[in-house]
Amino acid sequence: MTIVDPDAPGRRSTGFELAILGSLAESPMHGYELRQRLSVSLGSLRMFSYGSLYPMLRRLTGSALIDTHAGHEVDPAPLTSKRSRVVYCLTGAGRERLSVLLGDDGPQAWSDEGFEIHLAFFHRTTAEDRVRILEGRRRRMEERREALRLAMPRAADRLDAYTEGLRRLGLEAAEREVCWLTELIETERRGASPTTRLPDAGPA
Amino acid sequence: MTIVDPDAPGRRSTGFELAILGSLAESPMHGYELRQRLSVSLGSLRMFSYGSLYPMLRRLTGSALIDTHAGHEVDPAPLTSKRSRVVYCLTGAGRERLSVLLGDDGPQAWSDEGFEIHLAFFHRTTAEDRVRILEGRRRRMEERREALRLAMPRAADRLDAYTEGLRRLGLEAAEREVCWLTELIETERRGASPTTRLPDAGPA
DNA sequence: GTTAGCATGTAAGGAGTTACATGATTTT
DNA sequence: AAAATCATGTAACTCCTTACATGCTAAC
Repeated sequence: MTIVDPDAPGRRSTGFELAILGSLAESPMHGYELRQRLSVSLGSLRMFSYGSLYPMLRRLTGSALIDTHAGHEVDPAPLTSKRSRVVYCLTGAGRERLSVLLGDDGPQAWSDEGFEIHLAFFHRTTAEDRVRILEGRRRRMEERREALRLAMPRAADRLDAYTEGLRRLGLEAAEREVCWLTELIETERRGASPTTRLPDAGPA
Repeated sequence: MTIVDPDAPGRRSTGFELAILGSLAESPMHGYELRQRLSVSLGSLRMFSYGSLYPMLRRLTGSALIDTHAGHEVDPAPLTSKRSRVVYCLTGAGRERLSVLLGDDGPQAWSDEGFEIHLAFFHRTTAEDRVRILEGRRRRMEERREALRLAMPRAADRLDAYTEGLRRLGLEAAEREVCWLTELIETERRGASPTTRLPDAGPA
């Protein structure tokens, strides 16, 4: 008597898969390097440990989404040793999977972390996909904003200046992000140019 | 051959324990109600499922930090039924544990979620504890701010206006929070009055 | 009298971490 | 040649969620 719902994906996507496939799409890499790149491109948030990474690489290899080859052409360094530098690269199936993940909006793409990962690989997406994901994220942020606006005055006490301050910070952050997203969506819709810039890129 | 380091706490605190003990300090409650309250007081972030809550209540009962009693005096509703409404309340040991957790700064209290939980029960702390925790959070936020300021210009391309925008939002949020924390700390230090208000509570 | 919501739980497992184990290469 | 860092991996454990199971109580 299996419990798992047939609809439910066996694996809750957390963007980790997207991050790996997206990185490997830029260029083949070995695990160690992959992790270092991710820790940069996924800025601060979400550090994946090796204990997470290597099993994931195995799983992806098992699904034939990535391929492990001995590292010819990629690295001129001596790698004719017994053990070292397993270089992974995307397979055709991996590329397909990546484009599905890139275009796949859904709750996971709107979450704080998932959205950041999606954004990091936006340059590989179509304008339509970008607009769809940006709109989804905006909806999510609008909900958060409304929830914070309506947040209870907390049972007749003004003792909670502490919580109130945090609420205000969160509210302002949500408002700012909604504005930013709206600008991005507008820009994306006007000039469908894939290389869009923020409007206020002043002398800064 | 156990691997666990003797120093390491058996259980990584996630603030969940603090949230439960803190809530029960306000008044005894049964599990269902507790969860509803938490979903409000921990505003939006962090929803704990029942599958998490009840085992935790058992653990806390096992540690004698909370006590399960049959619900006299608390609830005039008919509860002389076979099964229903297990009311939990803090024991003496639980109160002690709570005050330890409240004053306990450390990485867990500076994280986004942990800090929010701590803040929600700040009215139960001393001014010194508050200052200590606020300073810890500020340090954490200053680090985040600096990391975002120095974030790489991304390998000679301005393709990533997307990521750049998000970076700017994060940076601004960190700056704002540092300012807010600084004000809070100042206020806390001047008038040691437990009821501190934000300075700019204008006509909004 | 049956649906909806209150209330309490358990089993299975997903997602990730830390600590451990090992070996290769580069630096000092 | 010792120390640091690169590189790959595994085992055990934490912490939480989902889905399941059960029963009581109020509303329609």
